[in-house]
Amino acid sequence: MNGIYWFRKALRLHDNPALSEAVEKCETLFPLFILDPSIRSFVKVGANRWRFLVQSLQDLDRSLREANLRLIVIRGTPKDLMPKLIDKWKINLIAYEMDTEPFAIKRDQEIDQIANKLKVELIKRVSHTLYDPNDILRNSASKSTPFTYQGFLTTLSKMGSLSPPLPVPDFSHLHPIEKYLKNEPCELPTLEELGIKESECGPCLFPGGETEAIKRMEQTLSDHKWVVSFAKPNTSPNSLKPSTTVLSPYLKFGCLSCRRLYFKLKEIESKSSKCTQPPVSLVGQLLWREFFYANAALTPNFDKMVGNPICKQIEWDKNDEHLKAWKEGRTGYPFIDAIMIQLKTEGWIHHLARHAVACFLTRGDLWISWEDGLKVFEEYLLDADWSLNAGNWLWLSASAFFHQYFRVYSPISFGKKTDPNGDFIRKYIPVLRRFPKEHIYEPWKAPKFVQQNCKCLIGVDYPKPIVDHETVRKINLSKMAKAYANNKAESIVEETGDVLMSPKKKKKI
DNA sequence: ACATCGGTTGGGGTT
DNA sequence: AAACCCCAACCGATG
Repeated sequence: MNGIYWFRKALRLHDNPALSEAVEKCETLFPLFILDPSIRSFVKVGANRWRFLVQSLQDLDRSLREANLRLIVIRGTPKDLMPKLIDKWKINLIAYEMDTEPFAIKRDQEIDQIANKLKVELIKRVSHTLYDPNDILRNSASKSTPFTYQGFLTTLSKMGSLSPPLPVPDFSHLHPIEKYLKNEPCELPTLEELGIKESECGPCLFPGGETEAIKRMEQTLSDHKWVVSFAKPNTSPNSLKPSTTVLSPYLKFGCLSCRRLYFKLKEIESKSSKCTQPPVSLVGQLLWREFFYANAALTPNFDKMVGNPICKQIEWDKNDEHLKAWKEGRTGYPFIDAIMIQLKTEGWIHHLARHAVACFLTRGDLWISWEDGLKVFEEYLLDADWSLNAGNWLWLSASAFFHQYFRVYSPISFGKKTDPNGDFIRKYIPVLRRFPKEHIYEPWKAPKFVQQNCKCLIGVDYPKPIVDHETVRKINLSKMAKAYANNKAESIVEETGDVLMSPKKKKKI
């Protein structure tokens, strides 16, 4: 049998069920990656993430070559290419990992149709997440995906245990494929080909690839005490070295199997008499990922406000200047700006740092739509994962999942708890580095002579705050209360089909 | 006696 | 000081 394993995510050989099954069934296997130019119309990918992808493909190719295979990278759209490749390589099997993102579902449906028409067997397996979202739906008591983490855990507890991760398959029986690849341009992409200049990329702190992923996992989890006492809320959003694992980019591209990580964590936990628990533990972090994936897969228009049934409808402002200032780290709030500069240059920021800047952009300060923030994260984050990105923006903007909108992060005091000296700010905004710690979070309040001594005049060398936090916070809280009231009224009209309400419901409003 | 329902209540929610 | 919503647990009414 001649098969294609189609790499999209799951850029790995370990614990890749669809790949393993294809290897077992085939005599000849073509490891394929399709570089689809139309991807740019779905998602904006910044230089750092392109680099991560290129590195991941290089690593995959290296590993495949050790097994006398190679990665075949072909340019074009899947639906145009597949029929030609099926014919050229005499393919009778296509295997790939299931993907729940809307654009991927559409893409894969087209391939499935082609395969069915040409009598090509399909192998499709869930391995980007621990659970199949549809299984979660089936096991949920409420007939919908659980909207709370605790409810989600309850559903999982009814679902039986996971099977352990698979090893790298044995490729030794496969025939060589080089002879099929004559006159076929199928080399790995370079940054130049993708239109990226090396100078656009920041320092490469997190190189892509399966090898690097496993190495990072082993290193990060080698301190078992740290693993079993991990509590997310106690980690620091503004430490100079990441206070969490930074495995997220590897999970996003599937360089690391979430199941392999899960079992590794469980193994470490089993050796300890007491360990932290979900939601704050490391296993808990993986389950947050599952939580958002399930909700994203089962909610229409999950990455939008309009047409999204779980999303509060809120009249956000359009303000391109403020949005640009936020994106470029020029809000005048050093804590916010430092985080945004770290995001742009390095491609990773701590989860709580994401909270702070997301709250600032939306309900906290700027009152700009979370959809605009989502796009910026999508561009800059190495770990930008459609479901998780949208889920977290819904959460932070208090549009879904989270509703205590009166809890607003202070762009001044939040960072002080874990970095009273402001070293994080000094690192990412060098122009502020001379300010004493008393002024570094609010440099505009420093007397003129202090600013002069620090060689940084606020309003000249570093911007004044674009909004006054205390003022806009109060205004936004009342806007939020109004928006919530409107949404409640809307939902009652929907339920009853009438504007007349029962007295009891009326009283509640 | 039992199951099912509609509605209320209170505890809790990754800072 | 409380604000928000979700949901499990509880309650009484009903068949």
